[in-house]
Amino acid sequence: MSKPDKREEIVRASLELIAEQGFHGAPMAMIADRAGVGAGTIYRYFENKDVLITELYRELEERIYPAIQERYAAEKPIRERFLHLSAALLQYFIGNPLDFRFIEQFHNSPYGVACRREKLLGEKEGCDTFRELFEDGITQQAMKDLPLAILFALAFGPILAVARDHILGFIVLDEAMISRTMEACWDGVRR
Amino acid sequence: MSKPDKREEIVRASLELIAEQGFHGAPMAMIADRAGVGAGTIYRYFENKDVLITELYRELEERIYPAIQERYAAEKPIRERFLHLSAALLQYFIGNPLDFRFIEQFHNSPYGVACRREKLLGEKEGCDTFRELFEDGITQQAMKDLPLAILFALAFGPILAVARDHILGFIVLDEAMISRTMEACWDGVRR
DNA sequence: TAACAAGGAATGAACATTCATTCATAAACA
DNA sequence: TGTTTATGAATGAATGTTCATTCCTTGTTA
Repeated sequence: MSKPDKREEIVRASLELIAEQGFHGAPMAMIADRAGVGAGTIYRYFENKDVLITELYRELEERIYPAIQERYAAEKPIRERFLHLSAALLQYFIGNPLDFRFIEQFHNSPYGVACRREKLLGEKEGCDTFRELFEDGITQQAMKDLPLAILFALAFGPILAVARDHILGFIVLDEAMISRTMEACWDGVRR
Repeated sequence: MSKPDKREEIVRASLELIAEQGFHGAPMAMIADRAGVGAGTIYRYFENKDVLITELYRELEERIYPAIQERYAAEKPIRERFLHLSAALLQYFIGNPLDFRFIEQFHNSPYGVACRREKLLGEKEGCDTFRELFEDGITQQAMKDLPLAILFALAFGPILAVARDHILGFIVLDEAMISRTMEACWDGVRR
């Protein structure tokens, strides 16, 4: 196994274990086992468990941003842009349940809160496509004139909730249902 | 301190610590300390930590159900009932941030997933007021004809998201903003 | 004083992290 | 080219820490 291969294996194993079992069902020894490396090897690539987890989150973000922006046209009407982005995000989560489960865990942990705080304080770059969309939406009077954080909540709240229910097997979302659900979200944010 | 007093203190201390620090920032010894009892005493009242946590969740549910049903009139129009219930829930969370933080932690843990599964499979009683409201809403064609789980997501997703943001200090929700936010949720579920 | 409740030190399991050692590969040399 | 030496990545047993739980001692109550 080549050098970058090992790092990749460690990241993959961490994602799997944490997504499936939570942070506490993923001891370093188990991660090492599943990655097919020695326990100490992880520490050649990551200073400690916190760094490993934070890094994993960073990598997931970088996979998601391009995925949802594919075929996105910033010059289309607000409604169309909203439906495109939000459906793409939901599709991504459904197609990558491990990513989703990990991100959820992360957001609900002290890591995630700190991370969110940094983003809101503007100390950190995020995915600005949604922010731009909402700002445009308000300016063009296509969306309700509510604080950005509330528009985010109206849009992402339901997306995360249905993604979770689908992945846990509580509901089945086909293409049509996703579309109807995102239309309903649009009704929530639109003026 | 009388017998039931001690139990209460243990529950209160657990709620505080878990809400503030998460499950892993709340070791039994620390709970005992904050409750002003010996570590062993906890085990006189709760078989183990899992039982303590599950019991705490049960007690919170029992506090919340009556709180949101106060002054609720099942004979009013769907829209009014929806706005009443959802605003009451959000108000409760904002007024009881520890309860909210604990419940969030709980839902995002293996406990919570198991609990949710039981409820959906109907093996467990929950708060049926929302369910009835949504069923009425669909029947009366006041709400979109979507699966119940999706209506739940459209309503609760944003509520939980804004409650979290408020409690973490990312936004400030006054009475008027709560009302506007719940109106937006209603736009999401209404036909 | 008998029976029960409370306390908290002791226990052992689980865990993250370290570090002395191994081993494959690459550089140096003859 | 064949042999020796150096390098540093990889390993996993050992370490120290944290924690839930137990259990013996002490206090309280009836």
